[in-house]
Amino acid sequence: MLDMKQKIKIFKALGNETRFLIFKNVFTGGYTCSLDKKDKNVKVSPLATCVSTIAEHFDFALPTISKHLKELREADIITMEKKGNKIYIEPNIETIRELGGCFTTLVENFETNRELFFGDVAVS
Amino acid sequence: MLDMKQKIKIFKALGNETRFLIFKNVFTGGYTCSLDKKDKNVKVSPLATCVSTIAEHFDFALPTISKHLKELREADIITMEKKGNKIYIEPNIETIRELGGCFTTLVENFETNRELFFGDVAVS
DNA sequence: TGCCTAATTAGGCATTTAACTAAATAGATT
DNA sequence: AATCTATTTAGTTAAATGCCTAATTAGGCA
Repeated sequence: MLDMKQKIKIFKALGNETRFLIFKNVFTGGYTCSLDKKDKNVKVSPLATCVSTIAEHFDFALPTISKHLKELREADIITMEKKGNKIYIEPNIETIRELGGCFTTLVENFETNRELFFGDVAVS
Repeated sequence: MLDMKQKIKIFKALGNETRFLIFKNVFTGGYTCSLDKKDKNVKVSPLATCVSTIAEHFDFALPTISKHLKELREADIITMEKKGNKIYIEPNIETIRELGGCFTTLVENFETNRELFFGDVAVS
């Protein structure tokens, strides 16, 4: 279960446009590392991207992207795995699923409490 | 539907411990305005709280809490309705429900895409 | 060994944020 | 009208954030 500190970290991480877009890129950016595509000898991983590939999509310097990725990783919503001198990045589905579940539970509990209090369904 | 700017606003709003706790308080704090409890002539609303009631639970000055509430309202995750000289505050369930749905959809789409790509279920 | 490549760390700078106190606004009450 | 209550606005300050460039680390490869 995600504790409060962890949730706040996730919200903070996603509450910045650049990081939100990086996260989106990791999630939906095709899951390929352009460095691997350039190198015919390397089998392309369809699941992972890497730091400089992500940076290609943004107008910020590489260290800036690197720092943002670190924050997303510390929030545990992406994973970064080093293979050779590259770092392969994937979304952390489990954390996202949990977070979605938290919101769903929150809404359900609210409605249940409301029902218990009023003895009928929620009114607008 | 929540657009990107709106989602980022929500994450930013909840990505601060004080605002997160205020939000929690609005959601689960008993839904009562202590000012109404003190005044025998006023019927207690079991659903709403107000700015100074929330401020009672924190060690920050009232204007600080007021400013945080404004940010939560601008993120559309709480509502603030003026009645007399008080402002009644409630969680905005609809926005929270939508946000939860976004995460759920994100996870589902990811898994569907993965399945389409690999022709079978997700692997770890 | 020496040079690429990929990524992080360090240090600096401008902007934003989060807090405060004091003052202003708006609605109630006397 | 004068005052009290609830809240916001204004202005200040310290700390955090987000960006940059330059330097460093770490892993291949000639």
